[in-house]
Amino acid sequence: MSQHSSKRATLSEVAALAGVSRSAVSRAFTEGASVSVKTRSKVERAAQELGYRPNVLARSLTTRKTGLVGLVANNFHNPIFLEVFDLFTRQLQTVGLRPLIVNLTEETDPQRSVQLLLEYQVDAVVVASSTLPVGFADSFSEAGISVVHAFGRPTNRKDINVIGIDNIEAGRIAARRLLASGYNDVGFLGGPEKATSTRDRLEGFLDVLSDYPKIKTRVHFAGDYTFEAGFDEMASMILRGLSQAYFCADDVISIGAMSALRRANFRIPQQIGIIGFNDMEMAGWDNIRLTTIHQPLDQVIEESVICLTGMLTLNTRKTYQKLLPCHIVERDTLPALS
Amino acid sequence: MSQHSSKRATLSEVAALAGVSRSAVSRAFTEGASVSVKTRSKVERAAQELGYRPNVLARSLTTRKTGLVGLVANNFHNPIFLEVFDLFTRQLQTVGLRPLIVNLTEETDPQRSVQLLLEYQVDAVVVASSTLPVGFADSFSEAGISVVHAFGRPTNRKDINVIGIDNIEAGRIAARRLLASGYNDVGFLGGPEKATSTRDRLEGFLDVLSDYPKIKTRVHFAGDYTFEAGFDEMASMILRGLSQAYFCADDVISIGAMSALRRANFRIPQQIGIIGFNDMEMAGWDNIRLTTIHQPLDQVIEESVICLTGMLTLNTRKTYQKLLPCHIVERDTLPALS
DNA sequence: AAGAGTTTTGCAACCGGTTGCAAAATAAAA
DNA sequence: TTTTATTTTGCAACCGGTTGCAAAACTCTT
Repeated sequence: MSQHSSKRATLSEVAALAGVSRSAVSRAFTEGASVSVKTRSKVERAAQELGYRPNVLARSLTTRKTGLVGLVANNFHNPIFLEVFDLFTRQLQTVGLRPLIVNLTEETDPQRSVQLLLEYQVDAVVVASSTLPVGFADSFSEAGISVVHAFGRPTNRKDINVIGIDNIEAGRIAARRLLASGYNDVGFLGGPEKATSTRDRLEGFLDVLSDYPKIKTRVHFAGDYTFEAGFDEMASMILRGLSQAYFCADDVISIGAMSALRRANFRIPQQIGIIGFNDMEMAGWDNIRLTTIHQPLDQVIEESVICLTGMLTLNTRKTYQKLLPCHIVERDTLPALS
Repeated sequence: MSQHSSKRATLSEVAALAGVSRSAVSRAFTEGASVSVKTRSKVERAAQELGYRPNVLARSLTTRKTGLVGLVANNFHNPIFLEVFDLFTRQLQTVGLRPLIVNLTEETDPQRSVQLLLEYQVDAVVVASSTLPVGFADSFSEAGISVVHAFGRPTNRKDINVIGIDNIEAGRIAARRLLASGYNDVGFLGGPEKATSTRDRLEGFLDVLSDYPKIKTRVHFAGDYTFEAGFDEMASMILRGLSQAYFCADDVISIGAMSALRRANFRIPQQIGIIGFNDMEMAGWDNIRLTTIHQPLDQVIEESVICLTGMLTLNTRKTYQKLLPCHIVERDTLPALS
């Protein structure tokens, strides 16, 4: 019968009650330590009685493993990120790690957040974002924390793990898809011009189109990965003349842009074709049905966590970078291919 | 010049380099401790030199304050929750607390998560959900952790803080709004039948309508707070006959339901009126424009954090419960009031 | 310059655990 | 049964900090 006193029971108290040494109790709670079944059961009985749970933080002092993992992100406004969060927290907790969240806002000083995670002795950090300033993830590594940059762009620093998606190839896929529909005037509608994700997708997009000089290509950027930014940018594009189809570098932007188009009485996909990026849950909703490029979120995250646990268990500093492929999900915002 | 050795510098090392005692270093890093300016600067110089940052976890051992706050939630699929997350993490970090996330899934044992947070010595727990089994938050309190239940329902346990919204009154507001539009056949489309939020909203809704026996009232439940659940339930309702307007107890359900209605060629709001709940960001998007009941997320969260810090600084166990009022946001899914 | 009052300092014990090592207990071999 | 090999145990030191307390070092008076 566990007893709920207001003070937490400690190792020593359990030891006293069980009539064994403190080390014995410690070992009883350590996987694979040398304890006889007899003492173990004595200890377990006493622990049960006192409602004892070991203090992970105290333990971390000697083991130098806290089980804490910094999860730093800045995209708390894109619905896709809820999925990212869900997956990351789940995955981490199944391998016994606890995510310590850092919400990077404009006010928070990036350097301060590095220090913060240092102070909390996190075992590692995962940076989940494709819109952070280049080199942001580096500062963690420089401070001596293992880091995996999920959704990041490959870098030539070899102390940083990158598990991302192949944005460049995804841009190519989008371009080829538009070509397949026979368009000869297409546009790119990106997110923030400085975001690596937008830049890479654009690069791939243009890469393919550069082989088709007869096809007119325009490039635009929405200021943000948001509905309003997509809406506003498309609204202004409508006034200045439209292409036949657009590759929008984000689903939310796509939805904003489509909203502006419908507002101006354009029919999708009959008059204007749209292909998005991300394949967030909402894209499949019956009232949206956005044709888009699917990003293998779960794979990226699973791989990131595998990478993480690898580093932690082997305690190696050996890193790797891996880009996963994306694929098109056909829905209703581009004409069906015959 | 801070030096980045692979090993983290410790208090003793700083003390040695600065030529002072360990206590001196400790005090130099403690707000309001007794240190002369001379030693403080010696210490700071040395700390700088070694890139020293105090180990919060070690400190917590004696101070009994970790700065960690458990943030437990289970609604990682409702877009509204991204906003909740954003606000909570921001608010917590501005008051110097770190959110330790627990994603309650079907697989995770609730009791295990309580233990987990105990092991990590969290200063407090905030439970952010309105769909958890009644009494879930209690187990934290029973384990001796201060708890505030954000978005919770008032309880007669007086050891639990509840900062929520007045769901019952919100239900009344919705009912009155539908009455004001002159409907005489209205419906309620809830989320999970057991979720307290759904039950309370229904209670208020029926409370008002019970005064109008001539008005026909139907009650339905979608199994989940999801698009599909809303879509499916509405689809089946369409077959069995519709009311003139519905109060959907969640925006996502509303959107799913509207999608089904449009699919069946009903015009909103001309033929069927819809009022939602939450006022999530997306509800205001130009392609949705859902008339809905706004939930003061930021207030709930701000108040929750205030409540939290109050308990932590005063170290009091005195709790309170507070329900904040909701209000209608008129958009385009109900006929405008004259 | 000595005494009283105030600040600053270091010592040592403690927070709640872990762990190397040698002694004690047990099991296996002779 | 004694000897030897193996497992289990407790001691004590340590992880990286904090803090009560008394001594040391300053002020300020007189």
